[in-house]
Amino acid sequence: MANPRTPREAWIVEGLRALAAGGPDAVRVEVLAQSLGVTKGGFYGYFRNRDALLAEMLDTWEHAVAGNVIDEIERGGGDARAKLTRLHAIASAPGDALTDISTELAVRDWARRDPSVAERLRRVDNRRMAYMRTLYREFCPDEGEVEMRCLISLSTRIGNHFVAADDGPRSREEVLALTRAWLLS
Amino acid sequence: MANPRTPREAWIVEGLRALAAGGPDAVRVEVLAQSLGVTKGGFYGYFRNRDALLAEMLDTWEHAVAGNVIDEIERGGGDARAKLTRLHAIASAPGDALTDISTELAVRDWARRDPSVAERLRRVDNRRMAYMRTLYREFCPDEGEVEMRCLISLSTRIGNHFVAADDGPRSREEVLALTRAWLLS
DNA sequence: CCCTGTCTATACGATGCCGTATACAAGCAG
DNA sequence: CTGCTTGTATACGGCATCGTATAGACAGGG
Repeated sequence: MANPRTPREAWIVEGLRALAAGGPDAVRVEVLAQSLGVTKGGFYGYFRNRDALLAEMLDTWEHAVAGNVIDEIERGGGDARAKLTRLHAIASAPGDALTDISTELAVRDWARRDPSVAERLRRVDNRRMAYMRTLYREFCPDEGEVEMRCLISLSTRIGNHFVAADDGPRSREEVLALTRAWLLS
Repeated sequence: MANPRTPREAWIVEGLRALAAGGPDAVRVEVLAQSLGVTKGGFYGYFRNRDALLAEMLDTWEHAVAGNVIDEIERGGGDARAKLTRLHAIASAPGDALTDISTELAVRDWARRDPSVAERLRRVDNRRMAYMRTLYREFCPDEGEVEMRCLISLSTRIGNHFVAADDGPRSREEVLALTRAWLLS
């Protein structure tokens, strides 16, 4: 059959969607099947078991977020500040099931509990941090401050979604804009 | 029976421990019972069902983190910078099952998916943000920068635990110290 | 037009968990 | 000691899900 009715990738994407929506425990074979409009009949032709799907989901996610972002930003050219601006813009834009921030947050929480997930996340974060380091270094002479800005960049990207406070005197978006501006000063 | 063998509170504490370790889906009545060395026999004398336990866990958590921290810091006296220093110190110290950062992170992730949890977290965060605002205002004239520092304080507290990157040129603790120092400048 | 490989539907036993029912045990009051 | 209250153990039915087995459906090659 040349046209698989429910290709392997469909299970992975649906799995990542479920992961983003409800965490790893929400990734249930029979639930995914229902979401895809089929039964689980074909699932075990693609994957040995549920854990195999989880592993492939992580592979797919890691691969998707590893290369794309940095390449895309470098392709745009400009100086370090321009690239960081684009980085921040991409960071707050919604993506597909693979690159969505919601998926990333689910992976991060998962990583707190599963060492093998943490290992994958570590590779992703190391790559991002290394790239940000090169950018901040271009206009920030102090090594310590470079590290600080990298950590703040990543932390605010994550923390923003985990902080439930109502907006204070200024809107959240306004405060984030101020922060991004400060990071470039 | 004056001495309940497994008091109501034991179920709640064990539930919060399970929450911190594995998220809300890991809070299973029969698993908690096993951890407590009993069967679930007595559980349903205290709680109508599993959801009732989850609700009381959140009540307990909210109550525990709401009042204690601010009172404790105010009791110590000193100027705004001294209080913020203590706040940062408390934030990075390990706590019991109720006030541990791990529990807080689990609640935050849970809040992304459950509006009633988000509502509770919102109250906690609003209180913290309001308190931090008053402290930062004492030495930071610009309102926008006050908001920025509040958000960065909370974000780094949270983000630090969700970022898996290896230490770069400087250790994580060193970078956090630099950040805390900058927040007070 | 049929054959064959691939995907799918369905049925099944096993497991883990929920919530209820009921009987047992242990301390306290009379 | 007897009886009451309260926590516990155990058994049960129900449900969701896992992973397996097996038969049907459908498209492309002969």
